[in-house]
Amino acid sequence: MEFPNTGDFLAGRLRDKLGQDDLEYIESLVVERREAETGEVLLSRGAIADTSTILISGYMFRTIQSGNQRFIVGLHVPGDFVDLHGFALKRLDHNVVAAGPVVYGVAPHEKLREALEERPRVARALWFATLLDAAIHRKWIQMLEQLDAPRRIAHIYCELHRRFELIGQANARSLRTPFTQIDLADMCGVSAIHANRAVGKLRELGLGEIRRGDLYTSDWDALREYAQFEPDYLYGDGPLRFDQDWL
Amino acid sequence: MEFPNTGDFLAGRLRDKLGQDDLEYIESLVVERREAETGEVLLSRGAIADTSTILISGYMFRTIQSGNQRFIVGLHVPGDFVDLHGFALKRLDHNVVAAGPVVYGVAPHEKLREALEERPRVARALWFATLLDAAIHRKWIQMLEQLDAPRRIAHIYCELHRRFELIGQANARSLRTPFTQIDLADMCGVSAIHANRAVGKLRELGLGEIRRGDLYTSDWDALREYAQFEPDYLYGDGPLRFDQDWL
DNA sequence: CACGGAAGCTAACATGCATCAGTAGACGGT
DNA sequence: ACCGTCTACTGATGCATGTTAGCTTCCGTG
Repeated sequence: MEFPNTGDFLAGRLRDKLGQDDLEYIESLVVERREAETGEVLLSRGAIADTSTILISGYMFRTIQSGNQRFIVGLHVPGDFVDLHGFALKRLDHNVVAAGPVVYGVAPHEKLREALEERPRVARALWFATLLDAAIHRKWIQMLEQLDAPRRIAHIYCELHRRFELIGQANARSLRTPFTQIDLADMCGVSAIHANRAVGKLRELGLGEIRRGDLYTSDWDALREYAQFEPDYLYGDGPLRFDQDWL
Repeated sequence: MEFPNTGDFLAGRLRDKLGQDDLEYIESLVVERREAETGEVLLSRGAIADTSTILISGYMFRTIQSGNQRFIVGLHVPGDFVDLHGFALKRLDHNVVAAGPVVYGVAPHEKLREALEERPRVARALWFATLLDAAIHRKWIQMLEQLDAPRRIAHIYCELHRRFELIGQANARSLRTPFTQIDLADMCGVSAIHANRAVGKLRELGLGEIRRGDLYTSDWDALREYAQFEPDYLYGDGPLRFDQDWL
């Protein structure tokens, strides 16, 4: 993957909604490309940043630390801005951590400020990205309220699969992740042992096989039905009101 | 309470951060005041709105319906904009429902559009409001992952108490709500029967007495400690970067 | 090749929570 | 005054999940 200005890694979820010039403009905000390893804390709770981060490849966790326990409250896939809120809020309320090896881009707030001023369509796209995060958060809340552990795990993989579809990176029979069962447990709010039981149950039901984070399945539809996965909350069908020319 | 342009009900969480002129400007966006009764659905999932709603008095739930089960994924108190996201997203991904009798204001999207164009400080304030919602969502995710039912209920009341403090409406020894135990159950992701037992446990521990939704306590600190409540995620100490003049 | 650490896995027991069944009180409508 | 409905509450039972303890498999590294 070349860098910068390749046009094929940035603004993942927004690609369909923005013109080529806007996409290139967003890419130009990224002044530096960096890499990080598993577990590396990219943004700390309480820190005050003067840059924002866009994920280029790999996964990131949003985590909240409480005592010596870690809670995963969100996931990010390539193309996501992971800390736009750090731009408008003085400090972050949570950490952002590399889940496996990652490549990411760094955009100075100074340039973002300029973008918001001069590119209303870009400004709207960035606002939309934060609203999409909120919609995903709400779905996680419902998922935690409604589903048992095996269904939570299935739902998380279904969501990721759909998000990869939306950026054209989905695979028909598998989904590769670097997640350990401990990671899955921390996303689902269950113990690691119970996460193991849940993974076993999915295997036993013939819905999917999870090995070292990688999910292999022959039937995504069955998995989606089991997890009661309804993808509308990801707004894959053109949620932006650009067509109405607001603002 | 007079209306409109009283200056004392709108933009609850933002009052300290905006100048008098901006506050009055925000109030002027509200062209109509309405009332609704318990359970009334103000905004439906899938609907396309051309107005946004600001809560003036009472409580509102954000709910997601799944089958014939209702899940509460968020709460709103007076001063909150409850559907700014409906402005940027084509359709809503959830319902907004009156929890008890409410009074609310209606702001046409057309006027909001104008506000975003001409008042960058107001635009930032509105963006901030949606980011604050997201931070609260994240805390709920953690709460559901970490706490048992009695602590979840305690946490919810602590959060509401703090949010009322931030708009100058907190009471030292009680918190009045119209919530039924069924409502509490739907917020916590437990059965109504278990919510009842959780309420009983708080009483038994001497931390608080919940009667018809109203919480009476003599010791908020003890309740906060029990719920592991840390209010920093509500950004009560001036999270906006207005002082840095960004944008 | 040996070793150690991390991840995956299993069993046994304890607790949280769901479910089913039922009672009691508050309230509105007739 | 009566009735039905909604909310609060209780007990009994079973499933979901936590906890503790150990074991195995994989993999990087000396």
